[in-house]
Amino acid sequence: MNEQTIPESKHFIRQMIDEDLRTGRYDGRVVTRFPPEPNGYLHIGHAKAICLDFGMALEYGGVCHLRFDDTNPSKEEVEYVDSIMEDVRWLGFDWGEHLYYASDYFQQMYAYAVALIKKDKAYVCTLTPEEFKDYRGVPTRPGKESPSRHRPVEESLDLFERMKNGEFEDGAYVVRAKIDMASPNLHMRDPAIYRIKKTAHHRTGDTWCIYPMYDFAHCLEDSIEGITHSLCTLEFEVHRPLYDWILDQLEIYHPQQTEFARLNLSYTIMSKRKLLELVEGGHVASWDDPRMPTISGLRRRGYTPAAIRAFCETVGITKVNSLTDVALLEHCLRDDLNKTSERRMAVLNPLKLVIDNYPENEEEEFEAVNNPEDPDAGTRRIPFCRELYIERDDFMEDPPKKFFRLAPGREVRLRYACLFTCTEVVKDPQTGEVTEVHGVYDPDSRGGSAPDGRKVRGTIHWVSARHAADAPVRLYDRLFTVENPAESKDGADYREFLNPDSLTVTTGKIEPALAAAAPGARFQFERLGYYCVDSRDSAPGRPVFNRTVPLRDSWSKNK
RNA sequence: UGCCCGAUGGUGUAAUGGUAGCACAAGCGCCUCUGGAGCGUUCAGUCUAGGUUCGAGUCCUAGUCGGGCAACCA
Repeated sequence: MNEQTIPESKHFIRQMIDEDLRTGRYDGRVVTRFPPEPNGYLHIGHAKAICLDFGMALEYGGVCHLRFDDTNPSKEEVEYVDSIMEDVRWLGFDWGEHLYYASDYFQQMYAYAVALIKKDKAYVCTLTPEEFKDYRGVPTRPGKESPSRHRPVEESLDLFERMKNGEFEDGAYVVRAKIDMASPNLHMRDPAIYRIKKTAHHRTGDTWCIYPMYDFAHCLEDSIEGITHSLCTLEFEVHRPLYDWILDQLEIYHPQQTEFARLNLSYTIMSKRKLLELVEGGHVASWDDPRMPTISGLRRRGYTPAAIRAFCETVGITKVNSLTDVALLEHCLRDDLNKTSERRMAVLNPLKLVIDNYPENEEEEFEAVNNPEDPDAGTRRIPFCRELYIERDDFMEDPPKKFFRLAPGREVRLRYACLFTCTEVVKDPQTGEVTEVHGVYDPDSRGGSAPDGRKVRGTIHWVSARHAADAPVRLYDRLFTVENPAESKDGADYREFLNPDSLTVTTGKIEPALAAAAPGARFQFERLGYYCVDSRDSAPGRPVFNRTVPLRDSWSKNK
């Protein structure tokens, strides 16, 4: 595997673990967890968390659990469970035998809730959801105590059991922790910890009709599994006092929750809800549409796990809300692809080139290097004949001074083949559009350079018209036209910023070697960019290409 | 208006009381059978005001600005 060497910074989480190891806080153990809720597909933001959770375990000789936080059956599905496991594996991480489900702990959680009630630290509350909200108060005003707050322990115990037995309808009762209705932290104002939900669960079926709330469940999951460092995103910061309170009341093993800033990427949205809307609204084809920031979308687009890992290490871990430039992601991608992708020639906007002094029925092959960055990648042979296709952009009838490509009277190198001089153009009499470029080649320059040592400034790519195959090529661009679609100043909906040109499809002329390319294979099309064979829409011998990312282009930039 | 968190070039980060560094982006140059890659180089930063200290990006106080929190979601 190609692993890039990113200088690892001693971010605050590494420092914390160093310190815990030094003081023997957890007897030298490092146990982390990645705890997704299976209610959607993983995206690049999750990749940051995955790299951190699994990365810290790997780095410190610990283990990282994959745990599905499946405490809300109305939103969760096995389809998501399967995709999450596939994506984590694809990113290169291994949870070994440590695969867990919060739902496996429902019995224990129930027992812990009973224990809390017995300690008079929780009670069954009768308030309706509306009353509940009203009694909670607002940040600047304390809440009011529920009349149920002083319900005798025995009565709460009885009601809780009957809740479990299905005697009540959804919403009739809720179990609440008994903390402090005047707390400045809303989450400490007697939060709900168990609710009635008569919904079948994707794993436990109809066994339960009560389900624990996140705040109650998560700390218990961590505690049960002996997690040492429970890493989560910043929005859970205000939940930490509750996490600590529950474990303290129950007097059980207590991991440390630590928060870091989630990833935001320019020209991208990261909310699962909005990504779902894009799929359901038909703005993209699916969760794995190559324009999606989902792991499955990036995979289909041609991203490599190594590039994503390098990116996650490069952005770092802090507590600062930030918006990372998508150009950094693309840099990490190109950096990896440059070293690992074999080169091929393809012409996406063809213009016919005729070599007038090359015999009509003759053909030959030239040898081309597969990857100049990797000598082990070897070489291949490319057929050549009198008629070729070149890129329309590589010819100008009336070129500006700094244009180094083909023009009337100009000599260029046909990559790996020979030197060629344009002598004439053929135009469509109607439109005036150039339809053919004619010229002569220098037979002594076979292979690419002239024996007299003369230099040419431009080298262009080509394919043999007689040998080339046609292939659909999908050119992807960013999905949104603005840096931060989720936050427009005038409250506009993010959908208003969808890029109408995020996908254009064309038919390319590809060198013969590409016709047999396997689904998922990645190539650099010389002078154009990185492309991969779509894993869904390609058929044997009939590849469909997705543009992963274009090459950097200093010519088009200074135009 | 309450509580919590944060603030270093355009962007993402490092410096843990002792020379503000790296990467991306942008610009320039060299090199090149990819206007790719590589190499070199330039531009550019500690939110404000006080304080502690021989010395503050770092510690303290106040302010400013930004983010988060009022699902029986996670």
